[in-house]
Amino acid sequence: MSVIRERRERERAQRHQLIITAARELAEAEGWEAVTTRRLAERVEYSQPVLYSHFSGKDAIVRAVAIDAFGELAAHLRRARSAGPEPRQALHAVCRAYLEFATERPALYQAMFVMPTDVKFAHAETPPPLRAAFGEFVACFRPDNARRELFAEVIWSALHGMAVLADSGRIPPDGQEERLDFLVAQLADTPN
Amino acid sequence: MSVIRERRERERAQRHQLIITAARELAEAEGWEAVTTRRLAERVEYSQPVLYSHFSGKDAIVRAVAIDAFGELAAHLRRARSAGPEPRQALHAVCRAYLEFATERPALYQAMFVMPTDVKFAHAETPPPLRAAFGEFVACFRPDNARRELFAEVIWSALHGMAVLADSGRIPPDGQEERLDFLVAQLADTPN
DNA sequence: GCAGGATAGCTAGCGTTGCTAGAGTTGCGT
DNA sequence: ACGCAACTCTAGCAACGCTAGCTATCCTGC
Repeated sequence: MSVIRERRERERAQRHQLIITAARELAEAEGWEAVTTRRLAERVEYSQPVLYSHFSGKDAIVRAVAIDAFGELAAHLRRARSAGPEPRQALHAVCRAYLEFATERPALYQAMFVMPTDVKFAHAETPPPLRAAFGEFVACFRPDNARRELFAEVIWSALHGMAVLADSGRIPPDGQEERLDFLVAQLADTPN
Repeated sequence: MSVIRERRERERAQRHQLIITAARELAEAEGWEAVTTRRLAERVEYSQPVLYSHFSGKDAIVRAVAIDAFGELAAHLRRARSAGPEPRQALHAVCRAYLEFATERPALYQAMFVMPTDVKFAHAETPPPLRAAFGEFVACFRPDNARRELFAEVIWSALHGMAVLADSGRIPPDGQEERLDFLVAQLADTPN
């Protein structure tokens, strides 16, 4: 009785992940507006209602994709930060890596940072990958800096603004590098 | 023949504006997801298809609301800037006014800056109100500053990031004032 | 003054969306 | 072998943006 149950739960977990990766691939290939429950169901070769036995709705699927992506972003930032040990260079590298992620994976970025979400961000039940990603910004400042979290928030906000305005064509995407240099130059030497 | 035609066109123009203000009011009261073509038609007391005789589609209505709002934002920023004549204070005031606008009129802000748009921003056919709003940021720097446009872009990006991340609950809305102070302190004294 | 034509607005409906109720089938456990 | 429980599918609902096509109205030219 227990062996069979285990196999079933294992298969179910696999299908759960299958749905997430299918949604992700579809979004990355054609954008989130192409991710409909019907197309997604067709892609995983099940009928629509099985999606709802795994997720409460489409929003929950997007959320699952986003949380996966937070882990990747954190890893990407970490790699960039550990490349240059000096704090100034580290900050620059992390910021560049962040913008890279945003432009190279626009669909994932949307799911993480612009689509409506009820994921708690600066909170007790914040998902660990999210914490880790934010922590990479914080880690660019010296631990004795009492306001490093504030700095991280502002830098992150600025990068997010640049990323999303460039993506929607509201600022010219070419100038991104120049803006990045200016931003880091101004924010790197902190008054504390 | 001509008088009647003029009256008709006048009435038509009034209805055109009526649709825009109705869409705006509905969005500000209940959010853009509540602005459906049916509800909007009901509100202006016409049937759905008349909307499409004024606008090519729902997107065009949102765009019209946004362009109206750009004028108001520009005026709001201008008022703030002319309050304190010194460049440092002016920048601070303009930035604070921008965030004010974003938090007090979230629906308008969404239409202007986050909903997909094909309005040209830094372009020849950029709508004048939009130019004016951006110009308020530029005007906070001395005219002989060759990179003032770059500065304005970065500041605007940072403010936009703060506004939108706070609105979606991704950073705590309380710390907005503190972040603003830090941002302006770091960006105000430019290296040129 | 009156027919003819353009125009304006409505009803009705199409295709698509997210989501769900209920039937039907499969397969395990006793 | 049988009954129950879990699972999956078909079919359909309400709401969405948008449009075709009929009807009525009103201006225009004779």
